[in-house]
Amino acid sequence: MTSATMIPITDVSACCTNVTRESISAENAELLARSLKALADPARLRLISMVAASEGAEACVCDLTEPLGLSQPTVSHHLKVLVEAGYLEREKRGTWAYYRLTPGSLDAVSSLLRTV
Amino acid sequence: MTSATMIPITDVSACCTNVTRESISAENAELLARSLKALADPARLRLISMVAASEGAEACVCDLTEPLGLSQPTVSHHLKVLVEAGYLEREKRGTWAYYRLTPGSLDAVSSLLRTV
DNA sequence: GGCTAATATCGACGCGTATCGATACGTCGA
DNA sequence: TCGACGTATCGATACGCGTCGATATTAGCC
Repeated sequence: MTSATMIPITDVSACCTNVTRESISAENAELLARSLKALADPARLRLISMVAASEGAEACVCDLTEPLGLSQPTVSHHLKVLVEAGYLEREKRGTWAYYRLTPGSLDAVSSLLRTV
Repeated sequence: MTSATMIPITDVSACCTNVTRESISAENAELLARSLKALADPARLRLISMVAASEGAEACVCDLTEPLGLSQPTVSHHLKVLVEAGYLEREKRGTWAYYRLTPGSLDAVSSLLRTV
């Protein structure tokens, strides 16, 4: 999955109402599916959850690798997917890379699925 | 994906609060990821959308195959995945199989992602 | 009973991707 | 400048899954 084909969730929600209001187009279905695919992985859900629950609402890779039980390259890969999908923001401070939840990103995809 | 490993979204939401409230367990992450995987496909998102937008909020396979542009076996496969995940309900009337949105299923997964 | 039509299942193929070890890159301290 | 450490990238592997054609199954009809 290249960065060119990955559209942040905020771009998806900018163009369309929720799924059940009217039949969505093939293009919007493709965009929303991409955003959901980025979420639909247990390791990535735990990463989002761990980052959000961290002190200061941010965490570096070194904090996440051991409790997740996956190798450092794998954790870096998942974090990159989440950043490209727009769920996380990355900030490099010195040697460490800190990840933070992008405000509103989860709410954006959530509102696209809500029927009420 | 067997039916034994597929847990309806309502079972997932029964046990846990939303993702950002606290660090979720590996088991719950697995369950939620499974539910999201069922949604994270453009064909299945369009099927849900088309069923919801149909007259009487239900549709049979014959109504869905042509506008979706996929073969009948493929459409049947996607509908089965959505039924096993708890998003759709199936009712057989004569030769036809009618699909309907499971009330509350999309709202359940939506509320698990909401942060506010 | 036998034909037709709607749907489901099966088997196979190809692509995407989760994972890892090895390695490259960047930054800090001595 | 050099070594150590945190992180990202690369290459390889294995598995999951979306798709289709062929076929089985079921229901209605003559």
